[in-house]
Amino acid sequence: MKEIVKLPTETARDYALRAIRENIVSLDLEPGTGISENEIAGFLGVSRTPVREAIQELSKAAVIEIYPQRGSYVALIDSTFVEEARFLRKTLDIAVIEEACDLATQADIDRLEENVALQEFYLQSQAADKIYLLDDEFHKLIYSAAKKETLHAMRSNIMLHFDRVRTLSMKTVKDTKIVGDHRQMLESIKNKDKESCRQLVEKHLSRYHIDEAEIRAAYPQYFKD
Amino acid sequence: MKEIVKLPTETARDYALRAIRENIVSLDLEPGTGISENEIAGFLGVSRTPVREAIQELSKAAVIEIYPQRGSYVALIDSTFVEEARFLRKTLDIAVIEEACDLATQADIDRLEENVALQEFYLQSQAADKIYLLDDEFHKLIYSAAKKETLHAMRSNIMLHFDRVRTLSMKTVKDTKIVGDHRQMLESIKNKDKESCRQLVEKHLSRYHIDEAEIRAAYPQYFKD
DNA sequence: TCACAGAAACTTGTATACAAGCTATTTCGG
DNA sequence: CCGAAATAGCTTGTATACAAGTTTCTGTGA
Repeated sequence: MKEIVKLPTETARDYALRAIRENIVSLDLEPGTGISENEIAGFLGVSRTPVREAIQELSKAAVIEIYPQRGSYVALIDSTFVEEARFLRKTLDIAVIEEACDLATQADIDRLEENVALQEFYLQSQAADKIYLLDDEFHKLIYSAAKKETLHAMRSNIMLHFDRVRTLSMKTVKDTKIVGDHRQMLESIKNKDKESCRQLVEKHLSRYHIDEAEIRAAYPQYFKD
Repeated sequence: MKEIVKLPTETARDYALRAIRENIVSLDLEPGTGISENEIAGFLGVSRTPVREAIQELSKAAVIEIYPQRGSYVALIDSTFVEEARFLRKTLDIAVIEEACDLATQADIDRLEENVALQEFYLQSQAADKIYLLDDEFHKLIYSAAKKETLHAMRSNIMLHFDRVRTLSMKTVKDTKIVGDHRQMLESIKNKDKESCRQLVEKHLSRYHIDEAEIRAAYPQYFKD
C-alpha cells in the first residue's frame, strides 16, 4: 500500500476512503490481498472508526469483500462487474452526452475546452497520470453540463471495477487516441450533433475493450474464475 | 418514526439502515426532520456506531444531510434528484429490459409470472402495500434476468428520491394501472419484443409523472425551493 | 511422527468514552 | 429592562475498550 498525503481540510473518514480507493485502483493493493482495519488504521495514522467506515462503503461497491470475524479482502477482478460497468457507460454516457448537447452553456463549453487543451498538452509531455485525472474530469464535466451530477457520483462507484482493468491495460498498451476522442466529442457537443456523440462514445468504449484474455493471461492471479 | 422489528439474522448495522430507510420512504420521517444519532440509537435499541454507519450511507444517497457538529436532517424532496432518478430509469430500465428479452431463461419467466399473478391477486384485495413490495420485486427480477444485479443495487439508492414522491402520489391518487403495465411488460419479454418493451417502460414512467405541482401544493413543506 | 486439544492471536461487530464545535439559555453587569 | 458574556447542553467526529467468533500455532499425548 502506497502512502497518500492527508489533505488538511478533509476528515479522517474521507482521507481513509480516498487513500484506500486510490490504492485499489492503482493496484498497489492487489486484487485478492487481505486487508486489516487495524493495519490500515496504523498505516494512515487514524483510528479504526474512520477506516472501518471507508471499508464499509467500498464493500458496498463490491471492490472489498468483508467476511465477518474472518477478514476482508480486495475483491478479485470479476468480469461480471466489468461488463456491467461497460453496459452502464454504453447506455448512460450516451444518454447524458445527448442531454449535454441540449443543455451545455458557454461556461460548460469553456471548461471542456480548457480540459481538452490540457490533455493535448500533457499528451506531448507523456504524463500518463495527468491524462488519467483529466480523463475522469472530462466525463464529469459532461455529466455536470447535463445536470446529472448525482448520476455521475453513482457511476463512479461501479466504475472502480472498470478502472482497475484500465490500469492494467495502460501497463501493457499505451493508448494515445483517447485524447483525440475527447477532442471530437467536444466538437460534436458544440455542434449539438447527438448522432455523432453517440458514435464517438461507442468508439471510445471499444478502445478499452482490449482483448481481456490478453490481460487475463498476463495477470491471471488478479482475476476471478 | 415508526417501529421496525429487527430480524434475528441481520446485523445491527443492517437493521438500522433498513429501519431508517423505510421510515424515510414512508415519510414517517418527514422531509426536513432533524434526526439525532443518539435518539435513533436509543429508539432502535442499538448503540450509536451502527446507526452512524447507516446514516453515513444514506447521506451518500443524499436523502440525509449531515452538518458536522450541528445536526443531521432528512433531506427535503429535491426536484433535481427526482428528475435524475426519472432520467436514469428512462435510459437504464429500457436498456435492461431489452437485454432481458435476449437473456431471460424459463426460470426467469416463471418468477416474473408468479410475481405478476400475485400483483393481480392483491389488486383485488386492495392491498396497496403488498403491491408496492411486489412492484419493487418485479423490476428487480428484470434486472436479474438481464444479469445486471449490481446496477439494480445502484439504482435503488437514487430511487429513494423517486420513492418518496411515489408515496405521496399514492396518498392522493390510487393508480391501479401499473399492474396492467407489468402484465404487458412480461408478455413483451416473453415475445422478445424490444420495441414494445421500450414503449411500455416509457408509458409506465409517465404514470408517475403526475402533476408534481399538485403534490407540491398539497405538501409544500416537504419540498425544496 | 502424527493426532488432537487447547490456548493465543488474529479478525470484524458493537458499545462507550472523549474531543471539538455549535446553539441556546442563563446569569450577571450596566 | 436590556445586552453581552459565560455556561450548559446539544450535535457529530474520533479513539478506544470489549464482545464474539475464526484461524493458527503450540504443546502434549499416544
